[in-house]
Amino acid sequence: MKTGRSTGHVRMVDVAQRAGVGTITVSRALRTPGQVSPEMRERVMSAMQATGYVPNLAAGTLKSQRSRVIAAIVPTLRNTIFAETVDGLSEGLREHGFQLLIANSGYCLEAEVSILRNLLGQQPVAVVLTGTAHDPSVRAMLRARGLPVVETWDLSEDPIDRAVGFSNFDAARNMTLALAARGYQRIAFAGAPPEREHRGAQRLAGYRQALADLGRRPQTVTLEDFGATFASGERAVRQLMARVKPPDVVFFVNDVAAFGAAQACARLGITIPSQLAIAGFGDFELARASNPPLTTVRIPGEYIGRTAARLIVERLATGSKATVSSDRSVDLGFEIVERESA
Amino acid sequence: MKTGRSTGHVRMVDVAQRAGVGTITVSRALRTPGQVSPEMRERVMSAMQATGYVPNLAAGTLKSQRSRVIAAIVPTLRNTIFAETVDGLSEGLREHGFQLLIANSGYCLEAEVSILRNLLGQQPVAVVLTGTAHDPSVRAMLRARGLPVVETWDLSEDPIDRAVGFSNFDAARNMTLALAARGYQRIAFAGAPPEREHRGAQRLAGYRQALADLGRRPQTVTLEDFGATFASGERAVRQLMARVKPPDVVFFVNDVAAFGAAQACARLGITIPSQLAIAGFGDFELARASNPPLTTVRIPGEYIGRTAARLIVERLATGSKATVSSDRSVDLGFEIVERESA
DNA sequence: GTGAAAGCGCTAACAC
DNA sequence: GTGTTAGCGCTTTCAC
Repeated sequence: MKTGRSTGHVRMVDVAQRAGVGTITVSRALRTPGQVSPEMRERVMSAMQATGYVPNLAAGTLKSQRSRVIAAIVPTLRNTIFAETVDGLSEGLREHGFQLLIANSGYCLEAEVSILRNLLGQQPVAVVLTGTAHDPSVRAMLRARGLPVVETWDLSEDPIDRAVGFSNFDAARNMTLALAARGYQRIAFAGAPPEREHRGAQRLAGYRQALADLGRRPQTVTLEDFGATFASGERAVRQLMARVKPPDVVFFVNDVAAFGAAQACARLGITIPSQLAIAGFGDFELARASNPPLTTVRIPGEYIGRTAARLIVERLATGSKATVSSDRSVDLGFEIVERESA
Repeated sequence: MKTGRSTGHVRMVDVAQRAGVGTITVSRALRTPGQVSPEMRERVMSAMQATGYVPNLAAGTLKSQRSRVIAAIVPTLRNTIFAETVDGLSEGLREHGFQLLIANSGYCLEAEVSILRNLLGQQPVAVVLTGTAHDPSVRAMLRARGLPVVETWDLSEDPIDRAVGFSNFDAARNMTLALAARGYQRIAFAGAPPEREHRGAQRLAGYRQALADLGRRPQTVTLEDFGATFASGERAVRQLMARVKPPDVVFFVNDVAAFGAAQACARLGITIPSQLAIAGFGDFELARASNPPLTTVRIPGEYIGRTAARLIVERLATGSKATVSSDRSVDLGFEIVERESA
């Protein structure tokens, strides 16, 4: 079926010749079918079918200076934390014919810079980032381009363009206060060191603030390589329970670790919540499946992705610039979910 | 810093002028630095720095007919099943300067066709698919292009190009025989209907074969909307235990459902493995975290991704065509992991 | 509603 | 080791 001479591929000219029309008609039949008469469209379509034509988007992007690609950077694809958000984003964009270009930064802000530069080379029409903490050059590059940008999973006083998320600080503070209200005396927090992970750091700060409000002393475990893994939760539990005055509840920076901690407790013969209560963060499916089900903070992960998609699609459709400050950071909120684990 | 006239972006010419060289020198400084003298390279680099130049990959791709993009289609990003594979792939490719373009098909073979067409438009230099069951047009499109293609998570007698995975049939058959060897009499299988999911169907077939070898009657639950979710596992357990002759062990088509089943058993007061034993498939972190830990089939998820990356990088480096048939399908094997749940 | 010509920004091919 | 020229395949612009 190949008729192309130069590169061996079917080109738009080949389809046009076969249909007996100009290339522009083929182009329009694909992109703006309304501008082409039904019979023409029919001829073009069958010519495309017969030749197995696949448009070269690189050429279209080059000429029009507008791709259908949206670039997204997430810290990791390894666990489910950002999966819902990516999924919501992917769905919301696909519905409008956009293709997601995903890269993972491994929670490394320096890596994010070079990854972004690489992604920008693909001429995306918008960029989605995770979090609001970025290297200064990220902001500079994106602002210079004037692309729609959505930062997710956090709020910001001064987003690069738009932000969609919730207050990690408030969420952690509220959970801590809720635990205190439930009567827990020694409330511990487990996570990574604050410099390692920005959102985790904000949660830690929220926890500290709550304890300060209550006039209590914080009690934290920060493991250098703490991550969203079951093993992290188990190690944290072991450390805490070995202390002279172990806590009566541990607030984990994420559900995965909290779940790992709960399973470890079951194995160690520690009863939840009577001997040690556990709270998590995220309200992943794991939280409900845990025995006992985990008290946690519900985050609208998929909704964040869907909203990011909506903001982008709107911006691209209207071509509108950033709106007033109050609208630039969209707070989707959170919810304290009290279950049996705490 | 913008000096571009036509589109408002910094172009290679702008960098070249600033550095006082020709555009080709800038191009070479970026792509083949060895061909440019150190002093020239230095001047070019600082000009790029000063202007904030980001190469337009669409132009390069168009001219050279070779991008640095590799397209991958996975069924879902929602759970961790394919996360390790994607991660291994992503790592293995990034090391060689390739960018992964990921799309999800939602386990739908028809959707895969249009998604692939879309992805091919981005001019990827290779394609990674999940599974070996595809719409005929997928094979046709990819063969016509002559791109390196790797099908993952399964083996194939006749892959489109290369396949990297393991025998889902053998894995399920071996696990079933292992359960029989452990003394279980009524071995049930839980999954989706065979027409819904190809790899699951092969596992079901392997299970059936094993029971046929043993001269026993199979006992299956196939839920229409069975998926890699905790809820699917719970529903399967409820259905099975309501039967007149409930099984003494259930082999789940994946660890996520098996785990959900185990948690449901704990809630329902069903003791594992004495009242009901449970086996899974995948050996995800969940399997180890479960109480009791799950007997399962270990799949080298990340290694599949790494191997796929290696095959692609090699193919692209050497430009070699498909090798002899025996090498086209790489069997990474599996391992029956016997833990306390069965 | 349809077509012809021009050119997006880069790199391959060929000079020097 | 560096520059010049041409053109990748599409879409924009302007005619009709």
